[in-house]
Amino acid sequence: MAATKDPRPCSIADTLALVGEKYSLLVLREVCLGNGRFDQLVRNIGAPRDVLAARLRRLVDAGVLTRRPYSERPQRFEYRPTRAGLELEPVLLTLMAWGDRHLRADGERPMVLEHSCGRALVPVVTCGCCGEPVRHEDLTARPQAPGWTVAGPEAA
Amino acid sequence: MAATKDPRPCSIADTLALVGEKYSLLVLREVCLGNGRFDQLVRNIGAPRDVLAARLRRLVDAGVLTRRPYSERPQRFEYRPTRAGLELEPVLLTLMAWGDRHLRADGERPMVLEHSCGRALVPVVTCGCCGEPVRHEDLTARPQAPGWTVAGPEAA
DNA sequence: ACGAGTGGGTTTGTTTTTCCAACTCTCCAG
DNA sequence: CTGGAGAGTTGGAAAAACAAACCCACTCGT
Repeated sequence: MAATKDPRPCSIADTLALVGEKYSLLVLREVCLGNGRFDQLVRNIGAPRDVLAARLRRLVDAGVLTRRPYSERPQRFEYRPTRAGLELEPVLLTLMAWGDRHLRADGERPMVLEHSCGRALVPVVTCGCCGEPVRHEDLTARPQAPGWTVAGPEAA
Repeated sequence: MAATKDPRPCSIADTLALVGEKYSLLVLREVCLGNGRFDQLVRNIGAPRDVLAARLRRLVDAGVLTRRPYSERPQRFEYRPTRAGLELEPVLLTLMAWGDRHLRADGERPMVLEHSCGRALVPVVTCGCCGEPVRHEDLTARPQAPGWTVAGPEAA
């Protein structure tokens, strides 16, 4: 009886519903860099102030950011990532790596992340279990939701 | 002389400008699963047909997808990821992992990816150089663009 | 004491997008 | 020759995004 017109249940979709709106991940980039003040965010991201205010509210509500005063009198606030927010950093790293690889054949990267090992970070997604780099052809999708196959909703 | 009101130059922003619009990454999810037909995409993603058509055009133009006939007479097309498109899979994996962890305390995941090693995939982002898992505190940002520091545009 | 400046937003009015349903066009099958 | 698929396109209403101006509390220079 499940409405057959619902889209595929999926954590990618659910995550994007929270942080996939325009600017949200850029906000996360800035707060991860330590730039949590409103005017800094406006300048560094280039978002309209009202849209940014809406995003910040949403991200705070979602538990990805916190809003804390860094000065009483005058009251001034700063946004910082929560634990959950920091755990979105892998998403930022993989996005950045893709852009560096595919959008800049010239190799002129706007930012380099230096890892504690001393080299420029090249993020590699590996299997937490066997440690091997994950390749597309090594993955098999197993839908768990009733009524769904890889291809789509089960034929009636 | 660079206009001081431009946002931070950044590969995350550039990548999101290509694939960050609503539904784009879900399209990529479906084509990576092998579901490349228009009506399948509409059903599995839940996107309006016109918006989906616009996204597909953009992704094909960007070189992330290809549109190829899978039948002449009647002409029918299918979208598939290019090499570049497949290389966005790490973004999907990290998004999915975050959603599974933070949006479902109940542990009921809508989909499990089985790795060739035989276990359910838990993606871990590691340093391609030293192989260690990447933690936030192990990273140092080094902006390369002239006029930009981590905090923002250089004070005049 | 006064005016200017800063930080963190909100308001207002206009442009873009999104959304949804309906429609088109080509072919195939009964 | 009627009835579907499949792959979109079209038209109009509703929702977001955008830009600029505005607001408020406070501080600083004079």
